[in-house]
Amino acid sequence: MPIVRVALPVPLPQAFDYVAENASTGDVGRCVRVPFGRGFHNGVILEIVTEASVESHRLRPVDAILDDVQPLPPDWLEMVAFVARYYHAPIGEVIHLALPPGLRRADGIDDRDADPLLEATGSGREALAVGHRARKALAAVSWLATHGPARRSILRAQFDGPGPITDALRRGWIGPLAERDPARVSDEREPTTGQAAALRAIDEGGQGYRSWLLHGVTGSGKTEVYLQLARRQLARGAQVLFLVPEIALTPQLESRVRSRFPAASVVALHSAQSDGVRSTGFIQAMSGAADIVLGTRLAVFTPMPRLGLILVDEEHDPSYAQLEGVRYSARDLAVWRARQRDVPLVLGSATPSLESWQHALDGRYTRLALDERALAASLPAVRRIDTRLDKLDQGLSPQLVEAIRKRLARAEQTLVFLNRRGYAPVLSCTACGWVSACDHCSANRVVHLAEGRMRCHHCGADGPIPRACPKCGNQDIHAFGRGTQRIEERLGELFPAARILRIDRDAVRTRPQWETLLARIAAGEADILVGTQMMAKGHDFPRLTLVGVIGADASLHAADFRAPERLFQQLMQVGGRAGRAELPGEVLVQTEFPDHPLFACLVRHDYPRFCALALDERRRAGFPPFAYQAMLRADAPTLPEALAFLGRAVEEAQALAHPALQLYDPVPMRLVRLARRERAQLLVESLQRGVLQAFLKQWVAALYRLPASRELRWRIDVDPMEV
DNA sequence: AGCACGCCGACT
DNA sequence: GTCGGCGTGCTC
Repeated sequence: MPIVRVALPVPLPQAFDYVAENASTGDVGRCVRVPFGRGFHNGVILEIVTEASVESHRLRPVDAILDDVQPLPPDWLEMVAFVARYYHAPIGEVIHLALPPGLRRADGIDDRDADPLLEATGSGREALAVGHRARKALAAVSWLATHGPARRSILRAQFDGPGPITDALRRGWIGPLAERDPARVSDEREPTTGQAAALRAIDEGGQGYRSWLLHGVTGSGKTEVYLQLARRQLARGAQVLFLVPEIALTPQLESRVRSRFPAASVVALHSAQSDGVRSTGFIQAMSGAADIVLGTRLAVFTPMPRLGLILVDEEHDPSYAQLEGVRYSARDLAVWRARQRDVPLVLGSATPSLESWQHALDGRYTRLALDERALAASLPAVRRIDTRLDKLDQGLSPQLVEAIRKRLARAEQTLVFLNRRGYAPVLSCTACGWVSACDHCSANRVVHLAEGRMRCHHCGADGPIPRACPKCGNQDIHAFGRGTQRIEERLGELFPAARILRIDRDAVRTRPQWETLLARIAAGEADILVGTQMMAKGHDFPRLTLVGVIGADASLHAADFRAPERLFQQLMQVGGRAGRAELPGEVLVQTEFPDHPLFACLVRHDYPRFCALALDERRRAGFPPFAYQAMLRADAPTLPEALAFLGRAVEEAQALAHPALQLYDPVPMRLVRLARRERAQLLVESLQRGVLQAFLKQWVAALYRLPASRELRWRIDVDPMEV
């Protein structure tokens, strides 16, 4: 009787064996329904084994092998196994993460194209020639005959609903595209010399594995390079995986890809989609029907049999790292996958991560600079405002206020950039010293004057703003510090005639809201924008000529060693919003540390220099990318419980000690208390990845055996992004 | 994670 | 006498 090894969505490190009467090796990768404990679970068959991992009398039979969907391919299972191994996560949890929910349920998802490409048929063309009386169906045929194939959804939108399209389909005037030419492009631009050079280099690199770091400032046309590379792959019948950060998957990029390749099947995968759509996209990619998969970090798990190229846009973006559940970096996995499938990979960014930069220096990646002379002229002038000399008045320096005034006079836009939402970060009593601490977290609740609420930005707890001090009854309570709302208010006082728009997660909750707001800004319906890092990401505002940066100093001396890198990236991105060739831009940074080397590099737009300095610091401090790290994090109702667990973990670790392994003391996390739980962490580090990985494997096995209270939860974070 | 089993307090 | 608290142990 064959035995199948099944991964189940349970937080246990092992897979489970079942007997399956008529299972064969062809069922590897198939979803199965199996009895588990008292109920049932759906899982994935990882392999057929001859010997079970438990005594054979304990094996139970599988309930059903779900064969309405083709099995997941071996390379996909290999990737999932790698993720479980490298990130030390239970295989079942990884599968749970990688499979769309609809597929996990496997309840009758079919792989028909929900939105087929239609073209005018022969009889449709005849009907046109005959000259029937005008009707909408015929208009659609005529449109298709002139413009070439289009998707049903597009046609429906264009010709007043499904009626005319159904009519034309019934008459046989239009039909599904007989022969697909996914590489057919519309409006492909002539590449600039820089783009052409990059394309040539990548072409010459061949079809095998190779990692390219495409380094080009905002507006240098990285997207055009991606699209032309994609076209080459489509032409040879290959699929393209195109990863984008969370926020960047705006309809702009999606529609640009779709309109560039009107005959290609483009599947977009992102978190806002329904289960059904996600599953359909996943299956289309797996069956090979999809030509391009465009998606956020989760899309790295899409099975693609004809994969020919992987693109990672804005590769430095923190949203490629998943911070909850199974911790993984989609960027790093993309590299692994390109190597596994032996296909080229392009990592693009104006401000590459220091990890990638170092890889380029090492020669593991090949850096391609997309520096356009024409663009260099339009880079904004960056100036520092020394706030020790130019004293701040309610957060704004006179110089910045004056610069805004000039922009208003010239009918140009200003962006005031500040990474702090709300009105003020804390409310405090001047008499007794009470502060608006969150009951559930070791953080202060933030004043949101616009909504009249106090809100914790970590756990989301909120309540009304007290009128008097809750502790001593004193009426004299004050909001300290400044957030976007307060800056917005102050700017309103300074410039009563200006139209001010605040853009942060409070003002923009949904994608439609975001789109409307972008449209309003583009239409010039705002004079001053006050925004958080949301504003830093890829949108062009033609009238924006001034960016004022407030509160940057906080990141300069932050405890997190990656803070300066992120600050530089953000400032460079946000600065890229300012100015055009014909309308020069200016960036004003308010700081108490104008002599900081970070700002010196920023003023010269010298990212390579910043990288050199930052990497040198990292090397001397023994930080990544010159060391490999893993973090064991534990949380429990009280800190002593969490620390006690880590204490036991240290004992286990000492038994496995290795000279090349550095074990740090357990420490409370910076934000100790979060949502009524208290947290601590323990860092392990090595200069050799192999040593760290070998240690983690044994350590994690020991940790699973440790007796621990129900209330205690722990997790390993390999290559942690937050230290 | 679920969901059992398993022993000690306040209730029909 | 039982209903039910959540402590610990297992799931192929």
